[in-house]
Amino acid sequence: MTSSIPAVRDEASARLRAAGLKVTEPRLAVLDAFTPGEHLGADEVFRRVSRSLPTTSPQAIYGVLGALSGAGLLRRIEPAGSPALYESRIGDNHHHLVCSSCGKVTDVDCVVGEPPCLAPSATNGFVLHTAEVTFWGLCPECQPAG
Amino acid sequence: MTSSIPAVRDEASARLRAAGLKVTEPRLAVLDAFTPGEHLGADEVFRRVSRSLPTTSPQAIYGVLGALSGAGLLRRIEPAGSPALYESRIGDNHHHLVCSSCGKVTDVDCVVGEPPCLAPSATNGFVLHTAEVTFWGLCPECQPAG
DNA sequence: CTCGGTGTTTTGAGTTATTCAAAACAACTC
DNA sequence: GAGTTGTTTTGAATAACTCAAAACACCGAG
Repeated sequence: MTSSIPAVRDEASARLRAAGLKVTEPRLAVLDAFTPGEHLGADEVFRRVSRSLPTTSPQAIYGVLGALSGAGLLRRIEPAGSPALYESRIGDNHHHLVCSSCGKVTDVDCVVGEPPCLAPSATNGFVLHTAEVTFWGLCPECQPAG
Repeated sequence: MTSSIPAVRDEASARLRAAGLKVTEPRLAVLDAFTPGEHLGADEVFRRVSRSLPTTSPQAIYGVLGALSGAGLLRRIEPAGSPALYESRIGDNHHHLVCSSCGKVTDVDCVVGEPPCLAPSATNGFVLHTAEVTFWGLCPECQPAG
């Protein structure tokens, strides 16, 4: 019952409506499944949503996640070798740190200095809209193991 | 027969040996399939290798690509929404520009200024080894269409 | 408050990219 | 030239999605 108090549901409903999406139980439940800083795969979202909405199907989760990330209410990332992950931190174009051993993902704010990573040395005629930065390394837990 | 002249095969053999890998026809054929600047998926590599080595199986291609990228003779990238791609440009940690419409990939040298993207604002206890930058945009061909 | 249209979700099946395992085979070593 | 070990073949299985049709529910109009 962490965040199922009416206020957050109302707020979530308003955000869905503002995005032009209908307000439905599965969508509210998916939004509710995310805690700040978490990066969840479709399977984990399904698991969590199932607790409050046992009749939900995995396909519904895929649909909801697609709709929410399409509407900008969720951000989708896809680190190499991992299934797609979703997070609730949106709006800023923050970066990610991924553990190459266990796959753990954490957020990092934009790199030092300006947002330099938005300017490649040559655009080859492309019109850019996003720069995505992923840092790879070993998380504290995986460091002893190498 | 573009690059099947003995010299390049000898060079490729030497690189395989230096990496501690046995020299085999499928491996030479895979290395030979890459032209500088190309980013090929396993299916395309299989198609090309099949021309000179018709008995090769797709699974062999997966095995070879895994061995070669593991040994650092090929670099593997995995843009979101795309199957894994491989390229022969290695050693420098260059970046990529991906067309969000057609998926076309081109190389870009490191961003303006220093290699700033190697320093996130906080490492959260991670020990970093790579920074991966992907720029998303529309390639010249896809720009009219939006 | 009820009805209807349209957007969602369910149900069920199919696809793509990839991995696993065992047996046949081929490089390199001695 | 024979053996050992790493590769490739053959065959099957898996994970993560996507597609399509039918059942359903949200919400604006009346």
